[in-house]
Amino acid sequence: MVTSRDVARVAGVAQSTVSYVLSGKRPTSEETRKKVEAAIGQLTYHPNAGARALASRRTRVIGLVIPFIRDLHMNSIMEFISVIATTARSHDYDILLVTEDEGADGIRRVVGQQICDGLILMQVEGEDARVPVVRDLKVPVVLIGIPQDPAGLVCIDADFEMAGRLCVHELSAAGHTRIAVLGWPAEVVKRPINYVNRFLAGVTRAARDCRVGLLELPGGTDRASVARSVRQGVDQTGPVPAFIAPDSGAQELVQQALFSQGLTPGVDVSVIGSTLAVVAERQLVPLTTIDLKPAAVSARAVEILCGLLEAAEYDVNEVLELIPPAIERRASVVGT
Amino acid sequence: MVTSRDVARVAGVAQSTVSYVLSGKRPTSEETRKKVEAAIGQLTYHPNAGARALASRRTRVIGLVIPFIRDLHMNSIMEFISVIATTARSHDYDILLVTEDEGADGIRRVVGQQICDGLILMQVEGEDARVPVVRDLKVPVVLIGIPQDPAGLVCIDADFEMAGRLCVHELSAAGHTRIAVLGWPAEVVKRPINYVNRFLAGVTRAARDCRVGLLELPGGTDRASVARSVRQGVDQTGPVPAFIAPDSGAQELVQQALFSQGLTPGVDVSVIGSTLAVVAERQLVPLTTIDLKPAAVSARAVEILCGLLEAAEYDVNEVLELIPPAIERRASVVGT
DNA sequence: GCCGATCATCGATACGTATCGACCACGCCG
DNA sequence: CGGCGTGGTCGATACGTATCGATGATCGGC
Repeated sequence: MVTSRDVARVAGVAQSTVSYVLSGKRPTSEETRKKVEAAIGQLTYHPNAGARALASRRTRVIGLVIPFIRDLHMNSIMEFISVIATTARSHDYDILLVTEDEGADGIRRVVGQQICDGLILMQVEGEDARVPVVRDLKVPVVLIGIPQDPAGLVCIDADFEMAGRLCVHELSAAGHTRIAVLGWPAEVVKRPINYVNRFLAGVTRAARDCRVGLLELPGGTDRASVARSVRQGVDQTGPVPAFIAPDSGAQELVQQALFSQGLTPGVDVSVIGSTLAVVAERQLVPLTTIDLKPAAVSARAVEILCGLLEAAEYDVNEVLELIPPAIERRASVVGT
Repeated sequence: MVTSRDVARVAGVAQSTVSYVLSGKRPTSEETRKKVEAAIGQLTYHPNAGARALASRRTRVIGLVIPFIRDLHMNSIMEFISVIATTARSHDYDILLVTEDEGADGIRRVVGQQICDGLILMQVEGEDARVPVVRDLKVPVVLIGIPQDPAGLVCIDADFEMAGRLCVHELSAAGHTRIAVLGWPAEVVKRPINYVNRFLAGVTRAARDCRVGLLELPGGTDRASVARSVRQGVDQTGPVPAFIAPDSGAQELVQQALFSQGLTPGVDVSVIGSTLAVVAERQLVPLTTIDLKPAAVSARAVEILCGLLEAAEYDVNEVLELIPPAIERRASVVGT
């Protein structure tokens, strides 16, 4: 194994000089720097992470607490993870996975053992068991998602309220005056997942502003219940029905239900959904969606955490940052 | 910060004794052990990972090299990652993510810096740029997937050859004598992804054994090309057509194409696919599938790697282990 | 031509754990 | 009863890096 002492010997300097060349925490002559860099290249030296962590009390590792696998949202989860890992690397941090099935102990463990310098929590819900644990942790933590009580926490999420407004404005602009909102399945609504309420609040507010009528319908994951809600929506929203169906798991089912009623999105019915672009484009009719910008949210979470980590003292200022979504117009909305 | 020295002081023993109680590498009296454990609990001591790694030259971390996001296989990727992380934890290892966009350097970096003790490579393809890099690494590496030349490597994968045979046997047993095989999209076939060839080899061999005719058709990711191949298959495989459609990305498209031809899987056409159970059950007709057991494959990869890590000397015996898949009968196969 | 200041470098030490050799107190066997 | 092995513990040291204080060299100002 090659150590900084070996590098120092080859370069003809002291070990501490090698360290200063690498960190730049003290001025170094051009000449010395070149000799050291040459030696590093020649020996293919890699600083030992354990020793570095021990001496500097920094690991340059971020713990990422990933949620259980519960449904088929998993493709978007993978996008989150991937972007987080890449962004972290661009700040010279690595990502350590912390699975939620270890529960609170897992979080306490990685922080206690000082395996990582900070944490990112994915998919934080309204009442999240992890929140009380991280609240009085002595390392910086960034939450993706907004818990019921975000006091003193650093949170980031998509702006679901704005997403709701965008949907209504788009349909209103297309001439619709009565809109059916196909909610989330009951098991999602029951756990207080904040974003559901925020989305609906945005929808409601925009509906009032635009003088548009709303019809809230229950969502579901199975064909039958989606079909039932769709039928109800078609009956009650006028000659050219309009749907907002934000649950990314139900996109196919909604379109199938409409087709079996003899309706074609973009022709005699309007639909706005929310899912990844690749999924939206694969639908029978390419779906107009709200892009919640998961990549931007995850990248920003990493940026914020890295900022806190570099700051000499992480004064835990409360942060609540919302990333504005954008509408992606495809072919599923029709003007009336 | 609480150190083992603090624990020792509280327990009234030497620091080394604390270490031995924790590792069990030397015998300890019942009494001492209790005192130490009490002190650990009282102080909530967590051994410092960096110091541990430095002294023991082991990090108890496994590097997981995850592939690019290229298609919508991502839900299965997430399943892999999740199972790998959980299984690793059950062996007291943590998982560090290594994204492939760092390329070969990323692998060399984590090994060089001794951030991890070993590696798992996901989604290894026939000609994989990572394989030459890991081949002469001095740490144990387990590949998920089989490269073109697996000599000297430790590989594990689903038994795609057997999967192919299972498909043919099932359809043959149902009375089909001519079977259409809907392949993978051209871009998948072009990169030599071994499992494609292995699957087709299994299909071919079983077809010969069962005296069944085969019709190989091009796959695709878009509606049009899938529809074209399906139409061709329907025309050329007899009164009750039979399809094998292993590409998990095309399951919906195949069913939709059949429906639009007026055919219902399980009634007047047979289809066998391969995808996650949750996806199979969501189809219009619940799909009979080959379960490639991704969870078993990933768990086994971790087990093997942990075995190599615990072994005093990792003599790099070549390993090639295939996990047998299973058929999951649902409703998409009809007897003739 | 001498003195303080600045720059570049060196030597020494600390970080917290694992592990080796040494040590003591037993008990067992001859 | 003496010596030998063994179970249980301690003290000391090594692991590789970061960082502090000290040292020597160089330079400008008077």
